[in-house]
Amino acid sequence: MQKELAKNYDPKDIEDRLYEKWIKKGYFHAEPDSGKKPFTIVIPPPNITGQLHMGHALDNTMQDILVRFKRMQGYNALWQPGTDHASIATEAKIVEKLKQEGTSKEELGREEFLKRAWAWKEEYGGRIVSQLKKLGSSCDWERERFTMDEGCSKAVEEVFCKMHRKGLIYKGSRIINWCPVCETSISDAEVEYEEQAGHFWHIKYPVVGTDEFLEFATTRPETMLGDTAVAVHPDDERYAHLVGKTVRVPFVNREIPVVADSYVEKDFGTGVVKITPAHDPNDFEVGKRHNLPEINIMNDDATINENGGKFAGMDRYKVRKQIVEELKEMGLLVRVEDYSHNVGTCYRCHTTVEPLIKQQWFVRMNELIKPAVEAVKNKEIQLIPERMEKIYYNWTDNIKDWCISRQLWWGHRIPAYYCGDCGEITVAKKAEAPNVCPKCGGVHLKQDEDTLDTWFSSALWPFSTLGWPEKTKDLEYFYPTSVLVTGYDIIFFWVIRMIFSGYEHTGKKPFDTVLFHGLVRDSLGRKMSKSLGNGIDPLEVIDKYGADALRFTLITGNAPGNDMRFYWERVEASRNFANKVWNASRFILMNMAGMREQNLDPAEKFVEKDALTSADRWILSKANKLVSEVTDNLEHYEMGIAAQKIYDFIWEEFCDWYIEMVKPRLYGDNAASKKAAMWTLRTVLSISLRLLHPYMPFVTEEIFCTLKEAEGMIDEEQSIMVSVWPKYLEEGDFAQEEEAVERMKDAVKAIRNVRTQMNVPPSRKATVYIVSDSEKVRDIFTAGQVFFAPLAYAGEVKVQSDKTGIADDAVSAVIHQAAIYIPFADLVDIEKEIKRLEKEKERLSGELKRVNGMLANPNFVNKAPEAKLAEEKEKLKKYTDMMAQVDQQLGHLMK
RNA sequence: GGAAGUUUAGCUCAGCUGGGAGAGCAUCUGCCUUACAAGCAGAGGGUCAUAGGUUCGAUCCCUAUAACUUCCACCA
Repeated sequence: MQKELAKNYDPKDIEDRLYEKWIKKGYFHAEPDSGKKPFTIVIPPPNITGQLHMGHALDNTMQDILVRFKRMQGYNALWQPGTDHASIATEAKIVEKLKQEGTSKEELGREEFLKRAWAWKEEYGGRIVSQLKKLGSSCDWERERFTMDEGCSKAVEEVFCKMHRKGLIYKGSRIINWCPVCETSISDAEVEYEEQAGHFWHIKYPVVGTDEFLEFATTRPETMLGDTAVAVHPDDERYAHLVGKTVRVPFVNREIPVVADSYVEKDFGTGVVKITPAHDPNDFEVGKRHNLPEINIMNDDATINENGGKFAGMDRYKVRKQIVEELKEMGLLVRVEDYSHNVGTCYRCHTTVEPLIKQQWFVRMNELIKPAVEAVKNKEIQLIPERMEKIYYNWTDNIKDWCISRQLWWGHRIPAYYCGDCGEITVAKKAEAPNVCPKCGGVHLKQDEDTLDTWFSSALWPFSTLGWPEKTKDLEYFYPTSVLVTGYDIIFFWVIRMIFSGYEHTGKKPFDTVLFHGLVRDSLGRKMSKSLGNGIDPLEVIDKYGADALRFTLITGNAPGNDMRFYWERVEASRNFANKVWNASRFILMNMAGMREQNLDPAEKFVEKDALTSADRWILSKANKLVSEVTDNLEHYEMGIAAQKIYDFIWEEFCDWYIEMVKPRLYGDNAASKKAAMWTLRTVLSISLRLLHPYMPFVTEEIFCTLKEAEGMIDEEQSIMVSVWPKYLEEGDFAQEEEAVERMKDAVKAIRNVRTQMNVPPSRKATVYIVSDSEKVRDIFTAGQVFFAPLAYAGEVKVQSDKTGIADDAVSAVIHQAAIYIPFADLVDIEKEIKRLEKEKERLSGELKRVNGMLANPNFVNKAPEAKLAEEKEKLKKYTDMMAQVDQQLGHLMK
């Protein structure tokens, strides 16, 4: 029995079933195969703590489109999936959970904590994966990886040890960003600046041995507890006599020197800066230059430590308040000013970070970054859109060493061992971890407590997932990868670090192209966020409208790299499109009944070409062009443009025009003509489905398989996923037929327009006269009568070379090289008709004015390309001709 | 302070290398025409932010200005 399709497309019946089938058939799986060209994408690994959000949906839809397209093109396409351990985010979640349970990570101990973390990973790591599957992502799940699995861990160890050996990783005491809530250091990239309303406290310190004071301003008065100098500019005459003297810091009662340093700007504030080397990056530098002591006044939780004297143990903000109070009483507070300034916060918890001096591990960047800059400069790696290059260089030009150690437990533990006897640090892989100190032979060795920045392992992702550091076949075949698809928001965290890591460790670039997309915002243009509660769950969209509709929505109407807004209306429009495709297919299937024995396939081998009508050739030619354009667009990553073209072709050309043109033949009894029409319908549908498949994998697969079945070509292996991408055929271009049908379409539109304006109901058929002195034009209309008549609501179509037999007051319309007359004068409102014709005349004279203007301009005639000139001359002829027709008609009516 | 992006129909946005302004939604009119009312047919609606410049010709290229958005830096 032939399968019937339901009247409306319902994704719910279909999506899970098809996805399961694809998995079962192994269509997503790729193995190295020297007979095929590889195409590789590595997924930006989502966090195991994460839930699928719109950003993921967009990112993964783009990747899936590219992978499916390339797979159909015959590439050996690998989409390498996996997840990220997301050290800081995951650890925070577990800590929070422990707190709810009334315990803490300290109470649990490292080992037990890690057990809990792995359990968490098992529980939630799978969640995001199953959500990606809902979207239709054709990842090779057999290769799923995790940034902390054995292979990735090996890669991390290898890289750390190698870079340490080369001096590219070092341990040092430097000023770093400290998050007092996460209680870990974070890198510069992980600090987000937020505008905050604060104050400028103007304070003065007494100069020792004089009755003078030095006044300065600060936004963080509590840091005065760690002040070890006051600085002025060397050329500042106001303070020259004080340089070398000392001032006294209240509370801690410390005498600190007045130093001269050109870092101070004379014209800003009072020209005096308090120097706190342990709590400010700039002051740190000044401190180094003047050999100032570094006094750390803060504990890890941002309470003041014993160096803060009586403030020890108090929170930083309480201290701030109290210090201000007491300074006021002491008469040392000059004034308070409102001041709005940017404050660095932790990108995870948004707590204000404290700059602190700590022993940390760093990656030395200045040499490492060079090949990464070169690669983009000489286009070895292409960034799309190109403007991202500037953002890229902005970072690389101001690169600072990368702080990679984190005071966390969840992550790659730093492979460094400390000798308890002599303090020697040994860096070694786990398997080669020393039992005795190589320097002093001591046996009291202890591994570094810290773990590595999450991004340290993600930086290796394009090659660690393919087996590096082993020299695997996968690595040899699939690496470098082809495209990286990601949001511009992680260019610094991830993209740059992958590029320099690729060059440093594999000697090759990690990918050829980076395709950036923007953010998906809400309908008011705001970022979707948990705190605003304005996020839209992609799964809810899929549940309501289907994955295909969501995918199509995310990909259309948006230029590369630009942000987009999410509208339910757009999802609905996409769903309607899926339904349109569904119904067109249903129509074709219904008419195929009883034609099973006829060999309609394969598409390219239709032998009875003579049976094809101009309409058939017109749509075939259009489809052929579409294939060429869409392929070209996709190869240039112009997915939105390609999608729009497919949409327009299917809806307008195929459904609204071709299917309507073909109906009379399907219902008629000319078997050959019917077969040609069926063949064309079937062929164009097949091409359309395949072009659309990367965007809408589910609905296209369902139809494709039903179609095959209807044709009696039931095959277990049948799937649109593994069908071939349509190819442009030179012999498939039918320029003449295209022109002919476009001319008839113009005529139909003109007639419909006239009829609507005169309120003629469709049920009233009229005789339509086509008058043209061109034999070619007459032939076109004669040949096309079968479909022309019903589309134009014509009872009869008469094609002739003059106006014989046409009433003078017949209503007319004009197209290129022909006039159309409809003699239903008795229905016509003459006044209206004159108005309509006058409007038409106005339009034509506008066109004529433009063309004449151009042709009368000697500069244009002399300088414009010949083709353009010929084009304009042709238009002049056309419009003049049409104008004459309209004038003639007006003349009749005015009588 | 530095840089980038945006500004096109009532709304949201396309418009790829300069050569007669497009889509979806919304609005108006008429249609349950045997694939689809999640549909069909028609219509209205835009000095393409502003001012200059280059060009035979500019929504597109150049310069300046304005508004909005974002990224980077961070003067205590």
